[in-house]
Amino acid sequence: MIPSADVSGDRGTDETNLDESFRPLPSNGICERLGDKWTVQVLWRLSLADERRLRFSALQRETEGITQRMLTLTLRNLERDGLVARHYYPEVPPRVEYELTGLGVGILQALQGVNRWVRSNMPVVERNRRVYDKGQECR
Amino acid sequence: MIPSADVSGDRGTDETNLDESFRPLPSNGICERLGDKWTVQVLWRLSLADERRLRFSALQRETEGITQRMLTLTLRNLERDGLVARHYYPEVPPRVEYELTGLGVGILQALQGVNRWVRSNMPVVERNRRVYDKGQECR
DNA sequence: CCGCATCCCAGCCGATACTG
DNA sequence: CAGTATCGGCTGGGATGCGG
Repeated sequence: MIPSADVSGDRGTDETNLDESFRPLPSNGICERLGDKWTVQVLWRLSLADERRLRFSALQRETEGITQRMLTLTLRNLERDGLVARHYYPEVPPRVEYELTGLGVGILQALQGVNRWVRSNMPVVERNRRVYDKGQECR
Repeated sequence: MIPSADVSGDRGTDETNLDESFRPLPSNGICERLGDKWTVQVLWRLSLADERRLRFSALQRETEGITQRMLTLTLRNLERDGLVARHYYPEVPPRVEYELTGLGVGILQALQGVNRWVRSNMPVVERNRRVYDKGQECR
C-alpha cells in the first residue's frame, strides 16, 4: 500500500510554498500513529509538563478521558517508535516515568504548523460544515 | 459558492521552539479528518495535478489502492469542510471535477512541517521499531 | 462516468476485572 | 501504582451490485 521503506532522507533543502514543492506524500508511516486517537494528546501533555518526566498516573490524570488500557497502548507505541522514553523504577509500589525524546520533541515541532492552521481556520471549517449540512437537510 | 481563499493568516508571531509555545492542542476537529485513511493522500494528489482540477476517475487512478466508495466518502467530507470544491457538469455521461480551495492549499502547507519531519526521521523511527521488536521477541 | 446502497469483516477502543 | 487479560460494541472501510 505504500513503498514507504526507502525514504533515504536526501535533505529537506527546498520549499515553503506550493507548486513543485510537494514531492513525497506526508501520509502513512508515522501518520498512522498520529491518526491514533490518543497519540497527539499524550505527546502534547508530556511537552507541557513542568518537570520533563511524568508518572503514568499523572499522565492519565491530565489526559482527559483516556483509559488505563489506552494510555498503556499509546505509550508502548510511542516508546517503540522512539518518541518517548520509559523509565522504570522497581520500587514498591512501582514507579514509572515517561519523557519525550529528542525525536518526540521534533515531531511536536513539526506539528506546530498544523496546530496554527487549526487555531486560525477551524472556525471557518466548522461554519462550512454547518452550511453544507443545512444545504443537505432540505432535499 | 466557495469560501475559498480567506486564510486570514493572523501573523505567526510565536513559536519555533518548545516550552511555552504550545497552548492549544492540535488534536481533534480537523485532526479526525486528517486521521482518515485517505484524506491526506487525496489532498496531496489534488495538489500535484497539472491542471488544477481532476476528474473523479483520474483521482481514483492516481490514488493507489483507493476504492470508489472511499474516494466518494473522502471527497464528500473534504467538500463539506470546504477544503475541496466540487464541479458538476450534467452532461452525458456526467463529468465531475474536484479542486483544492484556498483552505485546502493552506492545510497542505501546514502539513509541510510534518512532511519534512517524516522524510528526515522516518528511517530512524523504523530502525527504532525493529530494535524494539527484537528486544521483545526473546522473552 | 459517477456515486449510492448493501453486506460484512477487522480492528480500535471502552469497560471491567485481575496481578506483581 | 502500573500494568495485563478478556469481552464486546462500534465503526472504518473493503467488495460487490445497482442506478441516473
